[in-house]
Amino acid sequence: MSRQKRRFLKIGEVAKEAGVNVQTVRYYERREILIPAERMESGYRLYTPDAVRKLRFVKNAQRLGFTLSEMSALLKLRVSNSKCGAVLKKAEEKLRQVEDKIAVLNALRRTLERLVSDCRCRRKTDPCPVLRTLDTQGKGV
Amino acid sequence: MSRQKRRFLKIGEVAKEAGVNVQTVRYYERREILIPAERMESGYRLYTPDAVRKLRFVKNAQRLGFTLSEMSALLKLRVSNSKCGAVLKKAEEKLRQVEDKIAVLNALRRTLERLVSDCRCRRKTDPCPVLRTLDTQGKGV
DNA sequence: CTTGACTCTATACCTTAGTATAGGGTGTAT
DNA sequence: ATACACCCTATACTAAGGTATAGAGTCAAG
Repeated sequence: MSRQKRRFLKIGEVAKEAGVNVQTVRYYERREILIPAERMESGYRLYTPDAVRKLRFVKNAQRLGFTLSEMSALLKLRVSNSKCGAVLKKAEEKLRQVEDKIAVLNALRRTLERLVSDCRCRRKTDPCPVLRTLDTQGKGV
Repeated sequence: MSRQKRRFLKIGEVAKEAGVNVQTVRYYERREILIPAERMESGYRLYTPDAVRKLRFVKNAQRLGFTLSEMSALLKLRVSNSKCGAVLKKAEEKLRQVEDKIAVLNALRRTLERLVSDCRCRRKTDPCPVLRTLDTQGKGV
């Protein structure tokens, strides 16, 4: 490889760095989530190093239950040369969603903490409270 | 309907209350996530009101990125008459996952907050910082 | 005792988010 | 100049989480 335009990465390099596989990167291109900065004459995709960070971002967001569509919706605002106002609105909406998710997770965390400590303190003969709760409850979540 | 054993709900009632559809409830039964308390002689499923809360729990957990398999794994510990220790371990593991998710979401929230306020304060001629960031960044998330 | 809304099982289909494979072209170190 | 790892497109397949449909039985109000 020695020296092409060394600011660019080929698809395999990007994929490896981000810990995803090559087909996934191409799939994201179809989904309009990650478009290569350039192509070589041969058609090889070329990416800036930012692509790696973006891939990691996508993976993080997915683990939290965001879909690819949600991500591409946000990202596509850019090409539709929309006013900043529309973008701001989207960002605020997303912020509210994030806050909701945090609230639900905090409730879940408290439930789990309570369960764990109940479980530790109970008398040997009682039924496991974790199981009892999971089996019948879920409201606390 | 007047009066059967009125502590039970039929599948349609459970589904409606929980805001899911009837096939989904049956699907969860196949996945061993929600087993009806009884069956009528005709085969009709009968559920206690807890079923509704459990369904809502499942839907909440899904929105946060938990899978049905994770839920049924926890739930199934009960039938394998395992010791409480194993259950406790699972609960603690789940708790750590939840804490991780919260941390990531908090980072995302801070990023979004910063973006929104940058967007509000910028001079009219600057490019929208939300878009710039989304396009190139993601690390902060 | 009929009728209409509901239930049953079984099977087929759908979407999302990938992963795999076939058949062929490319780039570069040696 | 050639080998070999890499890239291309296109298409097919997978798994999870449902949703829809067909064909038949059931419940209960009128």
